[in-house]
This record gives sequence, structure tokens and C-alpha cells, in this order.
Amino acid sequence: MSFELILSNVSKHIQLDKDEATYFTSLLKTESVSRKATLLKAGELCKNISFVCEGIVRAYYQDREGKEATIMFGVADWWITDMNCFVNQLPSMMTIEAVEPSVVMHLQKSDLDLLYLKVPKFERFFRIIFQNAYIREQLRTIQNLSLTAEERYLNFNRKYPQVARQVTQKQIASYLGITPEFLSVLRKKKN
Amino acid sequence: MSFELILSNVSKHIQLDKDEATYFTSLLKTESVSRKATLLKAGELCKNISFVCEGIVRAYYQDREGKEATIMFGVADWWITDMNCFVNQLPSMMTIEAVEPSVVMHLQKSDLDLLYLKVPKFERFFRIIFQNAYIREQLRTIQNLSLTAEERYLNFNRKYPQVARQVTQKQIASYLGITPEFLSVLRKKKN
DNA sequence: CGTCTATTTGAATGTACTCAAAAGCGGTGG
DNA sequence: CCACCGCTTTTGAGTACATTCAAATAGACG
Repeated sequence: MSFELILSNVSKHIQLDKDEATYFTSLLKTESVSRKATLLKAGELCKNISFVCEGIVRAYYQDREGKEATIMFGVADWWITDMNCFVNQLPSMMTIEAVEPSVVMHLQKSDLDLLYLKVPKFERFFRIIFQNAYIREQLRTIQNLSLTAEERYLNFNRKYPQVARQVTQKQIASYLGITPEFLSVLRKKKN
Repeated sequence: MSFELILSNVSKHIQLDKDEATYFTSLLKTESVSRKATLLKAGELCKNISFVCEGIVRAYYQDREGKEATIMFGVADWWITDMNCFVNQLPSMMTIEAVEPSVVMHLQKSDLDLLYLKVPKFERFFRIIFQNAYIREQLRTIQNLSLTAEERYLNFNRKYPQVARQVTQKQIASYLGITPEFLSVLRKKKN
């Protein structure tokens, strides 16, 4: 598997010399997953933060009644993990599964901690990654609080048009926090 | 104003020597705000990330119809800003106002950028701060998607009991994404 | 090609909102 | 320190948005 994409992702925020790049990529474990296979199951220890090289994955939370809430979709060039359980090394609350055949690279918590020590620039890199993740999540909270389901659906299509095409309506509904039946009604109305 | 609290906050994640601490505190601007005064108004350029020393502040978004959505409450020992507009130096979407008389310390974007260069440990510090902020926001999203208003209200009281006592129900309602009238109904039912 | 799941449709229901008006409470000025 | 004014909270009736359940249809994967 090529490290081209992940190195280009890193180079958006920090510059690595050759040794640093070699060290960084030596910590990565590549995994190919088929459709519906899971990267992480709820209840398992969340060992990795993962980078999506190809395909698309989905992180979701399932409540006691079995209802799914999609936390995020991860397309190529995105980082994904159950951050809470990764950082605190707890059993995962989320399941992360491949929506279509995908290739991901994993970075273990213990290796990331080493990386921070050996190449402190990565503190900066992940500072920026987490800063952006926080911003996105905060904007989502504002939308959840102040918009109707229909407005959120239209915004989702505008913001993530490629994701909207690749995932099922059921999955979009669970991202928006509505039922698939109601999403179907919304789609008939406007579009 | 004393730098005791903010230095203790920083020392939770990184160790500063005396010169570093002096340099850091030299960048801070202390402000005392009375009840209902604003630290940041929607539309103004968001210049600062702010640390709450005393009191309690509230960040909220107001939509076109005037409906408020409370993004977060900031109590003593918390960092608060409109992260999106701070990072990208845009006009703020949020207003941040004091719920009661408060003391805050401001760190300008340009000074923070300098701080990252001069004392790179602060990359680590804010990496951890933003990581935790992201985790909290993600947990909130899960709750918004999978819980009823009543469950979210009970969780809010369990998680932030001191905030729940200091702010109005109207403000709590706008944090939960419900109307004050409906919150009143919920309170009568159970408690 | 068959099976399994996603999507659509509709009826009945529930959760939360809007509007309006009364009651309560707290901050501010006198 | 008290009283008033304005905002918060309560209460209720009517309404709207979204859910649940069920069944039919469509579509996708092996």
C-alpha cells in the first residue's frame, strides 16, 4: 500500500524530513476491509486512530433499543476514531464499519504517544486536526439545535454531496437524527 | 489579577519553566465583565481565545428569527471562543456574554501563533484542550441524536450540576434545543 | 434468479412548538 | 431596604413536526 495520500495529508500542516516520514509510516498498519466489515466494534478496546485511504467508512452509536445514530462518515483523506475511547483507552461506544470496500491505515495509541515524543511536530499536526474536528462538530450542534430536519437534510447534501451519493438514505437519516420513513417523505416533498 | 488559576490549568498538561510562564502570562489581557456584558458580539471579528477565571459566561448563536441556541457555558477554569471564527479570523457567528459578573483572560490569535513558535509545548497543550473539546462535542451530538428532551435535561443536570444552578431555565432550554415552555412542562412531570 | 434489505406509502400517535395570558421572582432605583 | 418593573416561569389550548407500525414496492448483492 502506498503512503502517498497520508503523507500528503500530513504535509498540509507540517513538513517532514525523510527520516521523520520513514519513522511515521513505519508505525502505520494497513488494513483492507470489505463492505460491511468492521474496523472497530462497540465494546472492543479502541486501540487505533485510523486514516481512510480509499472507500468510505461510517461510525455509529447504537442505543439499547437498537436505534443507530451515525456520528460521522469517513471518506478518503479523513481521520476517524472513537476519540473518547481512543484517548482514554476505553471500550468503544461506537462501531466503525466500511460502507463500501475500503483501505485504512491504523496508528496505535502507544505508537502515537511515541510519535509525539520523537517528532513533536505531530503535536502541531493533531492540534490542527482536532481543532478542525471540534469546529465541525460545533457547527453540527448549532444545526441540530436550530434547524428543522428538512433544512439539515438540504445542508447535508450541499456540504457532503459525494457522501450523499455513496451511502443509503437509512444511513443519512441516522446522521440527521430522523427515521428513514420521514426522510422519504421529505425527499418526495421538495426534490 | 492573579495568574494562579490559568497557570494551574496549563500545568495539567505541560510543565513550564519560569521564563516560559512569564512569557505566556505577558500575552494575556485580563477583562472584568459585569452581568449581561458581552465578551464577543456576533459579527465582530473574533480576535481572542478566552480563559474564564471567575464567574460564568455563555456562548450562543442567534438565528434570523431571533431564536437562541446556546453552544456552551464557560465556568471558571474553562477556555472559550468561537473556534471557527477565531481560527479563520472571521466575523463571529456567536455572541459570548457574562451570565454573572466574571473575570476572563484573553489570548489574541497573533499572540497564540507566536506562542506556538516560541514555546512549542503549547502545541501539545492546545492539542489536548481541543481533543477534549472535540470529545465533549461528539458526545453531545450522540445525545442530541439519540435521546429525548427529557433524557437530555436529566443528563445535563447530572453532568453540570453547578451550571444548572447558576443559569436560567431559558438558557438551559436553549442549550438543550427546546423551548422554555416545554422545559417547564418536563420539570413539573418528574422532579 | 432469488433473497434480503432499502425505500415508499399511509394511518394513527406522540413529542415538542406556538401563542397567549397569568403568576412569580429578582435586580435596580428611589 | 422596599417597591416596582421587567423578565422568567408556569399553565393551557390548539397545532405542527416527526415517529411508529404495517404493508407494498423497488432495488441490490451474491
